[in-house]
Amino acid sequence: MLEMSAEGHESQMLMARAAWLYYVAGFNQEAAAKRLGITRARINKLLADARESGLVSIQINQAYVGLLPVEEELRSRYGLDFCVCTPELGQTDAGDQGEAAEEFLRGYAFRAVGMAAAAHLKRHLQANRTAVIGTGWGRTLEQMTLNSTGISAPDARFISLMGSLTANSAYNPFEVVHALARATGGEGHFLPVPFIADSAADRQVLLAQRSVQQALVLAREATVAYISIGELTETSLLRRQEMISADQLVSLRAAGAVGDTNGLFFDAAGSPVDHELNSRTIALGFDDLRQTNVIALVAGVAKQHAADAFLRSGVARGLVIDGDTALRILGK
Amino acid sequence: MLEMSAEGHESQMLMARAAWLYYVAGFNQEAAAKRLGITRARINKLLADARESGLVSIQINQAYVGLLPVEEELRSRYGLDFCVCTPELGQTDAGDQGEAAEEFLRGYAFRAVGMAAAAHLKRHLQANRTAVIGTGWGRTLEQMTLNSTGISAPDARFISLMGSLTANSAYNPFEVVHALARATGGEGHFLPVPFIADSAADRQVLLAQRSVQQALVLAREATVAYISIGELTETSLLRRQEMISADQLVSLRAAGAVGDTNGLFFDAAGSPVDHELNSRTIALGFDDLRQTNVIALVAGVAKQHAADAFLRSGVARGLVIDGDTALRILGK
DNA sequence: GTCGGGATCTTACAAATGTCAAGTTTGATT
DNA sequence: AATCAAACTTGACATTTGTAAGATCCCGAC
Repeated sequence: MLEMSAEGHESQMLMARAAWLYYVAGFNQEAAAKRLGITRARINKLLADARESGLVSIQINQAYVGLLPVEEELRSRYGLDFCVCTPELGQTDAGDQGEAAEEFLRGYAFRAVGMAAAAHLKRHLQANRTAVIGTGWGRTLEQMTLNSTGISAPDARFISLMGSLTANSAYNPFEVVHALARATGGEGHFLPVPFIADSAADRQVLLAQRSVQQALVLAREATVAYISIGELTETSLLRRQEMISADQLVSLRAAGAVGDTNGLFFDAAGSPVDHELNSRTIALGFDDLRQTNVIALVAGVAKQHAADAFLRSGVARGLVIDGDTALRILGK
Repeated sequence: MLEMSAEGHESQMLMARAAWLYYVAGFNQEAAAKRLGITRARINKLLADARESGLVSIQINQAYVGLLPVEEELRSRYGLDFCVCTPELGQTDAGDQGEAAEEFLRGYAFRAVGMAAAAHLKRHLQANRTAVIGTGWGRTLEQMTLNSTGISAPDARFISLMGSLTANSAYNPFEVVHALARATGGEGHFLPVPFIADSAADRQVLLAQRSVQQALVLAREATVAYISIGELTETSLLRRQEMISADQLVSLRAAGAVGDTNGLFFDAAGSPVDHELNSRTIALGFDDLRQTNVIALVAGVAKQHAADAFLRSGVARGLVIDGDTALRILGK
């Protein structure tokens, strides 16, 4: 049930050996296959899996590939300490307007922002051996974990700022913290409760648990917190995961909500909306976040309005965003 | 004259952008070419250059791919603190006995050992922020520098343990130290004198220089030293670089020499031979090295006997070696 | 101005890689 | 022992990548 990562050292080892032969020794896939006594097709898949799972990571050592002027404009507009902006792609090709291009851009954005966030995390950990890292959830955070391999930080602690999903996806807060802790050698801590309680009363009960209180104390001590912004549409991750129903989405929008972060819904001015869901979410609230060094991660043009709204709240001190969304926010 | 690295930010930037589009954004070379307005052939070359120059580095995050039993045997045989052994390739393919296979293995060995050494360096720097790293020269060290990108160590110092070549190759001690310093953000220091002085008397004059003395003081403080072993044949790097003449090679062998490290020639027992060249070499001597945490780097089966001899000297405390050479040393 | 020389482009082709459908093995389940 | 599903192999194919040869272009040296 714990998926891929736990499924066995066997294939881990094979992936590593294949990757070694291919990337280090310079074998081609056919030679590597012969060497390991398996088929080329399998080598091919192993290599793909190895990259996907972050076992082999490719890093570009370059001071700058981002969009300096755009970063500066966003920084000053929202009063941020810093802003990192990945390169923009614009339309990928003349022909394809639709689905495919959208989907492609989306995937690119997660990876790009995740990678940039991982670089930021790396710097933070190097400057601060005993850092306490707060994290959110989502595909951007997942990508961040995949690009955090090779960072060593045995004295760091990672703490989820929110409860867990029920489904065990790779972008579950639990998995995010776990992956980061494993990658860096640090400690992982969780909020051992659901993301959204069944009622406000239940929330109180859950919050009162001693283990939850302990986790929240640690969460408030975070030296940096990486949280991602969610949009509020039928195609958003919250909906796909069925964390909220279609009806709830409608009522949230009616209450003025335009997006969420860690399950807290906010309006166009970045203020939490008055909606019963907000009284059931278990996560560090805006007031706590304001005391924290919050880095907002924004990936994908669908989040344009939600990101703009959240940034207006003044909660974020830093921003990592993909170029395309950044340009749209600035109306360019 | 200063080659590639200095030739311009122009192509650096282009390489980085191409690498970004290809590796991060997931464009294929054709799409990336269109995006940057250049031909696919150029993208292809840019990407190859980017990998070659270490601008993009590929890392495999795996605890172990080496040869545990072989490492243990080498470790105990030579009384080492540790031994790392890269995977062996054996004969690459049934058909090709000759040149091509040899050459291939050779290139593989440099890369593999360089990469493993870089990993060791990384660990050392993480455990020891103010480390002083002594280095030798050669193709293995060059590969080590290429795989050291992305390590941050602003308080570390790198010091060459020997004088410079006259030609400015990428494996010149000067270049090795420079590359490491640049990659990690640390300080680079050199012995600003030739590798081999024209006479023993000249050597004394050069050694007496204040700047040389200062450098040697630092070199003796090294917390770890990475030096590579050279074989003593017509095809060795020393000969190819014309650091020694064919006649000198013959007389060295006559004096019992089987290899060198940093230009110091030793016999089958690992003791420095009595030869005039050894009185002209400017490098940290065996006595100083014995006070230092010396890691020997051995890449390539040609170095089998030289490596065995050097290890007998007891100067080395650690060993990084490619699997094929390791197996031959053990007679397997 | 003009004469190299090097880098880039164009074009074409060879090699390597990614992918798929269909058959086979393997091992767990019943 | 029979059955099933997952993982793997086989063989074939489409796409992508690597590379070479000649044509051009650009730039500095003379």
